[in-house]
Amino acid sequence: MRVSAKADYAVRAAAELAAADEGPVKGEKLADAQDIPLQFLEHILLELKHQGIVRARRGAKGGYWLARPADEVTIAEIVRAVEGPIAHVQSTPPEAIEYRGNSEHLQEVWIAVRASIRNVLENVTLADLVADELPDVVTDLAAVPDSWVAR
Amino acid sequence: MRVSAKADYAVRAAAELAAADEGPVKGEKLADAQDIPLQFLEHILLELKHQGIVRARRGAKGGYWLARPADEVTIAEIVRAVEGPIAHVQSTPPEAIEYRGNSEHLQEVWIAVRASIRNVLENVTLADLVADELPDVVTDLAAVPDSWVAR
DNA sequence: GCACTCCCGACCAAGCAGGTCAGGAAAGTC
DNA sequence: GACTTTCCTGACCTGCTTGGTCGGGAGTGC
Repeated sequence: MRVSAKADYAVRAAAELAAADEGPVKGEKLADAQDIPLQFLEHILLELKHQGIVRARRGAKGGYWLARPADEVTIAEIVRAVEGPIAHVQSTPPEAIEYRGNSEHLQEVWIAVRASIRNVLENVTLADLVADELPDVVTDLAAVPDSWVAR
Repeated sequence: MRVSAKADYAVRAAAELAAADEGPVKGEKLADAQDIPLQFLEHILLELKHQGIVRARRGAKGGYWLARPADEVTIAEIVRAVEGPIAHVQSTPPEAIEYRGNSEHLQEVWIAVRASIRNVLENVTLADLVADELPDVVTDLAAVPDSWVAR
């Protein structure tokens, strides 16, 4: 139940792309802006490219840009692109597991966990993120002081 | 963003303990009931014991039992006992990360993710689980058909 | 004393995390 | 055509995690 550095980096780099006005942005600029190791970031951007989230051009004046408008790219997509499916249990999707005996209803719990994560990540777009116009589901949760305490 | 086999096993074993009427339950019985490799399960139960969630006695008539009533043990506790803190980012708690530039508000998103997971896992007790009396937050989410589709 | 059951450290194979390195291949500039 | 720039890609690396297994030790009950 953790978020990898890769996923965090991927979203941060994508946010920079979403905020870029015109034309391709160099990998180095993204790395500098978000303090990410350049060569590691290049691998991440390559994955995002393979998943059709960003596009790239080489050479002078080359760089990366979003394949779609920033308000059509959700955080969930980016996380999936680099981390794979969200909230799998034992590397299989929760709806595919058979629980028996007294743990029969554990399946519904894992399903609910996945759904609640999706409720957040699928409703935040890169445009929301850079404009600081996060959806209510996020601001409501973040407004509760208890959400900020470690446990 | 995945649930480990260990966490899944731990909750399933704990559910069996919650359902056991009286006296200690042998590790072997738990392993059989939930189809968990016995020796692996023993390590998991040991961790649960160290975290004060279960108790154990050795020898004939020995076994494991819950340290507290089943309605006072949440799934969140069990997951934390074997997996550590929920929804850390880059191995640090989201409230401790400093985001700059265009990813400034990513922190609130990760905080919201953590809060929404907690909303589920901290509100389901072992008693709820074995009695099939899951709280509304779970049943509401599990009632949406879309929650069950892979993505 | 003996069977039973938990306790616990050592080990293991595979994979992932979080990178680094070295070179190749397109694109633009002169 | 040469040269620079920038992305593309595979190989490699260290250390840790996952999901276990093995073997023996130590309480407990009869």
